[in-house]
Amino acid sequence: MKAATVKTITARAANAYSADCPTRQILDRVGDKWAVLILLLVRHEPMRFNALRRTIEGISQKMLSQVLKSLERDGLIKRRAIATVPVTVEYSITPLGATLANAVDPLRDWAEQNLKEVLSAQRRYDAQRKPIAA
Amino acid sequence: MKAATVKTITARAANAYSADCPTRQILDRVGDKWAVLILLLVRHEPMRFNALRRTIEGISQKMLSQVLKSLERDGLIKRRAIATVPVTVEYSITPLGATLANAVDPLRDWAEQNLKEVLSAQRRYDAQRKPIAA
DNA sequence: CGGGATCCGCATCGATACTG
DNA sequence: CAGTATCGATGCGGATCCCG
Repeated sequence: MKAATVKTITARAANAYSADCPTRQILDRVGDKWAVLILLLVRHEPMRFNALRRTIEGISQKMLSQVLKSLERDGLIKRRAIATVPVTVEYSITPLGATLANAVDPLRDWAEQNLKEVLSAQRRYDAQRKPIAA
Repeated sequence: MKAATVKTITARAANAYSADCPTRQILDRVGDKWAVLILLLVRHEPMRFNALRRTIEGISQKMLSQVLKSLERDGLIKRRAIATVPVTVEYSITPLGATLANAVDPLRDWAEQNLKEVLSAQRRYDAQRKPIAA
C-alpha cells in the first residue's frame, strides 16, 4: 500500500510509469491484499474492528487499522465511533465505496468461474518445466 | 506476486484467510502492480519484450520477465518465440486472458470516473488531520 | 534482442507491548 | 474494545553483469 508511505514514495513513483493513468492508482488500491476484502465485507452491513479481524483472520491488527484508515481516507468507507463503555467503532461503506464494490463484482465473478482453469493452466505449465527437481 | 515464491508461502497463506475464496487469489494477481497493465497492453496487439519495457517504463526487466512468466503460467498470455537473427519474442493475450481483461474494464472505468473524487476525499481527510506539522 | 543469475537495500508486514 | 508505537525479520524489487 502506497498510502502509508506517502512522503517517501509518492513523488518518485508517481511519474515513473505514466502517472496520468488513473487505472494504476486504483489498481494499486484494489490490489491491496485486504482492501477489497474489507470493502466487500462492510458492503452489506457495518462491521466492527474485531469482527473484521476475526472474519478475515490472517490479517494483523496493524494491517487492519492501516488499511481501514487508508480506505477511510479515500472516502470508500466511513468510520463511526460510538461512545459506549468500551468504545464501539463501526465501519460502513460509503456511496462511493459502493460503486467501487460494484465495479469489482465482475472480477469476483470471473474469479469464481475461471479459477479452476487458471489452476489447471498452471499445472500444465509446471508439468513441462522443472518438476521441482528434488 | 505470490507465484514467484510458491514453495515458501503457498501452503501457509493458503489457509490463513478463507483459502476457499477464489476472489483472493485472483485479486492477488490483479493487484499485482504490473500484471493488469501488461494484460491490457497486449490485449489488442502482440507486443515484444522491450516494447513492453519501454511502454511501461518504470518496470525493471526482472519484474517484467517475472510477471510475464507468471501471466503465461496462468494461461492469460501466450509467449511466442520467433527464431530470427536476434531472437524475437511476442507476447499476446489468450482467450482466457481476454475475458479477464473484460472483467477488469469496469474497474478501469471506475478509476477514470472517480479518481478525482478519491483524491479530493484524501485531501479532505488530510486537511483535518496532521498538516504534516513541519 | 530477450532474458537468467546475483547482490542487496529498504519498505512491508507480523508479533509484541502498551494506552484510552 | 479499538487501536498506536516499536522492533525485527523477510522477501520484493531495482541495479548490474552476463549469456544465447
